[in-house]
Amino acid sequence: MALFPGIKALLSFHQSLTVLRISSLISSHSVSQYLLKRFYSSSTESEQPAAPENESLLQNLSLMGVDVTKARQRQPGVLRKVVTNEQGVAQFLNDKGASNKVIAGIISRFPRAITRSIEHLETRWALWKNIIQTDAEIVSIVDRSPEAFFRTNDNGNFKKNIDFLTSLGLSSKDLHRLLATAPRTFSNSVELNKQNLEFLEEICVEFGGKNSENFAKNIISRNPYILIRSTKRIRTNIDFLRATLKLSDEESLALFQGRGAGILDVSNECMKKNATGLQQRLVSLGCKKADMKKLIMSYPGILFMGTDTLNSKLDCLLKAGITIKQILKKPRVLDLSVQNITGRLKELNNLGYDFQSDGVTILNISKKRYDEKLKKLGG
DNA sequence: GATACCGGGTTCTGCCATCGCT
DNA sequence: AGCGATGGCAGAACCCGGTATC
Repeated sequence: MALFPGIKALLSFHQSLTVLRISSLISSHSVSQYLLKRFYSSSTESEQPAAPENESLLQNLSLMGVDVTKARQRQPGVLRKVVTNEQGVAQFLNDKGASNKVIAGIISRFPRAITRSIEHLETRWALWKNIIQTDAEIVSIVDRSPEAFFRTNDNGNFKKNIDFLTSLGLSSKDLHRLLATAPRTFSNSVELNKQNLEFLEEICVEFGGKNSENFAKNIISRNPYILIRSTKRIRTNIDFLRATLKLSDEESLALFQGRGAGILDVSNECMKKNATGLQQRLVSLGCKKADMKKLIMSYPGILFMGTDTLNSKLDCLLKAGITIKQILKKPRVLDLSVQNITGRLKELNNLGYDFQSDGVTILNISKKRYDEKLKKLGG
């Protein structure tokens, strides 16, 4: 145990049990059940108290830098377990390049990680490696989301998910993006993923679409979060958008599998709040309902934006003499952060840039292109 | 060569409720 | 009763550059 050399003595009890478990082919579960029963043999079945926390485990975790309070809050049962594998898990992650701090953070946030066996971890890591090539990237994902990696013990299900998603015609690049950004997708039961996919295909059929497989694939590929959202949430958003924008079937199909795919998983209240805020502001600026529809169809991401952020951006632009008509025509000027809009408006104003004659697209070109452009303008 | 259009990259967990099992 | 497994929820932008088009 090179990882935490100062705590060897504390580990002897755990290690001996680990050895017992491995060498005698007794499952950790049966070992702990046996020990618990022996420990409480004096108390009657009916008034058996909750098992006390495992003191040596607590000390062990503390020495590893684990936030025990947090761990207790998350999964109290783990701290009561007699047999755990914190050293094995730590060593495993350390071998993969995780720092002690990262490991402590992982266990603090998802204590059940220490109940996983090395065999399980090796298999799971190999499965992840099918999709993500470097250990370093996997470590960074596990660090970001310990739960996604450790929540289930079912490697078979993970494998089924890979097969399932591949069978949809998703590319290895798509799979990488799914696992890197929405790793929970692979912890979903494959049945749930199948149901979610069927739901997307049914939406397509409902709106008269012909190629429902492609429709679903497009959505997943454009919105990696889609499979970890409830169908209820997506359904509510679809109904809301159709009703609010009075979308035809054809428009619905185009929007949902196109630019609008990214906003289908926005939380329902958020979508409503943002849409309402947008509508109110547009009305106050003298816009018509058709303007709002056109705006959302060409730039659905605007519904991702909180009302305060949206209004701040509009305020900046309008104050600089840009008209709402110009913004509706080039909505992606709203892509910029408020800070970036403010900065560019100031610089351009100093140079006497005229947005009426010269247009507004200069605002949302990339920083590199903008700097080049500014140089040419004499800035 | 400059601009317009557009898609893509990044990102999103941490908590709670429920269920079935033991 | 307590546990592990699983499903569901809230919250909410910004930036870059390839390529078509003028």
